[in-house]
Amino acid sequence: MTGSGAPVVTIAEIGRHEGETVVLQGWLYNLRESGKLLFPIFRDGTGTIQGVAHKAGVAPEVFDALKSLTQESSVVVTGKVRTDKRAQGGYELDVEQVSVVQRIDEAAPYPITPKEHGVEFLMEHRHLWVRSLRQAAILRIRAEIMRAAQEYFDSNGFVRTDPPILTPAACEGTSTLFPVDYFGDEAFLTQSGQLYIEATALALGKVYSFGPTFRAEKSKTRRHLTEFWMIEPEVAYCDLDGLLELAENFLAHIVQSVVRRRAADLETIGRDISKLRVIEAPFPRLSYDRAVEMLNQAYRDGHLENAFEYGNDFGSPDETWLSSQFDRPVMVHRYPADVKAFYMQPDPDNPRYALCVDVLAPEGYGEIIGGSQRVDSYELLKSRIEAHKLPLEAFEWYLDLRRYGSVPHSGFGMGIERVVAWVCGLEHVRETIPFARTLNRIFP
RNA sequence: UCCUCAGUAGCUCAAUGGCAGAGCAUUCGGCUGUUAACCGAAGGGUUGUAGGUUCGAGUCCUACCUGAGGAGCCA
Repeated sequence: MTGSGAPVVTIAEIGRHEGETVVLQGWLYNLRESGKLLFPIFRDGTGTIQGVAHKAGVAPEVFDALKSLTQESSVVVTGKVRTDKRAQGGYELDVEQVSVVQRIDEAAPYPITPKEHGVEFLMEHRHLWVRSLRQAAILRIRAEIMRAAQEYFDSNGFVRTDPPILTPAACEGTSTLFPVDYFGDEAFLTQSGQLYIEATALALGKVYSFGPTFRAEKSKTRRHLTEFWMIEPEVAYCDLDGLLELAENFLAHIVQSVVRRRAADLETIGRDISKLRVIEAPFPRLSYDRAVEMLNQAYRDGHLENAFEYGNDFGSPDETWLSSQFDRPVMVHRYPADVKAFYMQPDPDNPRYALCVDVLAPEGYGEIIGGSQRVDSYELLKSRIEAHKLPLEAFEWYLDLRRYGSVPHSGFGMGIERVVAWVCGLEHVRETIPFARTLNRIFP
């Protein structure tokens, strides 16, 4: 793309080329001018750098080309790297040559200006919004979270086994699935791979799945997407205690990887890194009963509007308040079995409780992980399926896992977008995924 | 599904029931260190849609559409 012989470099690594003439391939982020002095800011996907061009210091055609550049026009720039205290990244580029790849016509300027915009406008232009520094930083952090999550499992003896996305029936219920036509039969988009990876866990020992999941719930909140990514480990011969240890070590590894490898992006989005540095195992553990006591006390103290009724699952305000009481994720375990899924193992000490855990992120971010030890008894699982009025035929293969070499096993699911929202300190999960699918949006 | 709020220039927002406005963006002019640069000028409107009340509606009423926040449900 150059022909000049100067090396093509990225802005992220431009500090290694101080004093050299280099080539950048990117876009014009903004242009300021002051008389015969131009300050074009370039971005290339790895960062931004301010260019400088004096009218007297560059060829007239270079000056004119720069001066007429419009926002987001694509350009290949040749210039000399120089440290400058006045520049934001610490470096500036003295522009020598510029090759305009595509100049955006001012009659139809780039829609997203450096000024503020509303949510609807930005989501309608999400395909362009991702170019903004903040959104790009979030997407890099998301990628690091996904990478670190896989790294943790891959380096701890887990085998990735991906469950199907098209499924023949509901995993847990019937109300929240997207139906699709499967050659004349009704099929559904998966809402969890759990049942399938229970099968692969009994084949391979420690497994995980990672992929998109779908919920047709008409949820309109900052925590919900209809399509989101979930990573789910499942471990044979693992009980609830083992699962809790796995969850806290896993989460701590992810957060510390982001702190270590994406510090610049965290700074770009203004995240308080000190809140992330403390995320180390062990995490506080809280029984459902103890959590209820805390909620009741919070209600008496006026921190919650509604009294909590023992035996219910926690509502959003309850989770928000509980999680805000801790500086690291809190693991709430042993909920009443009645409010939890049919496949959860009852607590041998008190069968009214399920051996399950919800991990609530701090700072009010709510549930990011839900998991449990699974029922391993054939008879109990069968009676549970019947009690929940689920079609037994559809679960015969699942019951086979308890007919043939059943063992205690446990697993959890972690919603990637909620973790990204928490790690980045975002108001809404729609910014945590390149193209969010929400109740009212399936565009672009 | 329910509750609350919003919809005015490309964008972000003003406008007591009485002439439709500003900033940014765009165009033109000025400025040799700007930091969402600044200064001056110009162009830019079916006030979400359909009815209604009124001498007069962006403003009040009804319905609908679209979006946002929350509840429920969940990761």
